Amino acid sequence: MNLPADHGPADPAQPVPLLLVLLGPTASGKTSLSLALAERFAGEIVNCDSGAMVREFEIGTAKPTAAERSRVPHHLFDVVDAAGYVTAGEYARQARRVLRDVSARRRLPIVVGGTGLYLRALLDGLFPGPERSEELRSRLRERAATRGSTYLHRILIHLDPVAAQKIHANDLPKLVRAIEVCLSSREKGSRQKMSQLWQQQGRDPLRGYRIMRLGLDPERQALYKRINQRAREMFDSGLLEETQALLAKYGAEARPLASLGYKQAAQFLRGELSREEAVLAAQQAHRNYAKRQMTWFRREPDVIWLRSFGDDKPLQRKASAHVENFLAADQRT
RNA sequence: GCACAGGUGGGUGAGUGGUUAAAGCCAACAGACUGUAAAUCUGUCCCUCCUAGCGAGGUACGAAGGUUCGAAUCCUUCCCUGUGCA
Repeated sequence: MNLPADHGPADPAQPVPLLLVLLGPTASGKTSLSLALAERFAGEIVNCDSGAMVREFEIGTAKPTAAERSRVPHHLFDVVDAAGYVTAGEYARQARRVLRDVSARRRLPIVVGGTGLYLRALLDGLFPGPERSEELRSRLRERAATRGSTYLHRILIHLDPVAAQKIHANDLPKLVRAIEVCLSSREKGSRQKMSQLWQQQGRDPLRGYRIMRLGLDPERQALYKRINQRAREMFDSGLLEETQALLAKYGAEARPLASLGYKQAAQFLRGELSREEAVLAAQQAHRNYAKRQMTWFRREPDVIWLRSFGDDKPLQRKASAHVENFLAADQRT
């Protein structure tokens, strides 16, 4: 906090603003490390976690607490309600806006999160594809429900054989999106295919920032253990009550209620699982999720990996040292 | 102690004489991912070897024997587990 936050705004005369990205699987301690770094380097935290964007979902999303949020500015938490949703494109737009603001204030933006797709949308950008079309989607889903997803795959083979080869016949959401892209561009007469969009390099990357990525990668077994503890604590500290209230307010169909922890809590409330079974299932779901996150992040370029938890003090010192180098390198420019 | 029901790969659970190294599901591990992503999907999954294949060999369905050209599957004994009766 005493450092002169000399990583200025997007002014041609000024050095390029810096962006710190902190990624890692669930329960790896991102919140803790992000707070430490934000306090030390005059930073502001920009959420990159789909679940944490939803209002009223507190316990199960492991958002930073009110106390933690009062220590340093936090952005993009609690921006939609359970009835709404945030697409990757929408996230990227909002996050970029926040980034500019933070940089303009000469503070260090720290993007923190575990949603790989959102991060990619923010940093690399999405191709200029059409937005989702609700009625087309529900029509396609209906077809898939009666005739199987293979039916959609056959449609895609006609529309875009290259894409059809890359998307598995069982992967309903991706088939739907690909068909959506092909059809809606056809309506506009452009006849753009999904596979052509894939080929476009660079898409719409975030420009004007020097980016440093820090990744948390604690030892797998230790991570799983921590996930188990945390999932159980969620149940012990009110997840069931929270879920019940959300269920009453938004109904069972609200998408976030199908997410990690909430899904299992709802199953218990409906009597489908015992409480203990629900806890175990939630733990399992979190572990599986963490693994998928790591699969995604391993592909992320130029990550400085730190092999421990974010609340680990030695790790925090190491992370700080990296950030210091990063800032210093910038001043030399 | 008697009577039933069982003992299958990390788990669950099919299979009841032969194309069975043994379905399916789960876990584990690896991978993909371009607009609801905390979603969705894919691959591997007994061991060893290689020319890496719908390849070769070796182990394997509680244990030991037996029947059979051939057994996870049939018979015998034994050891465990659950339930019922004592």
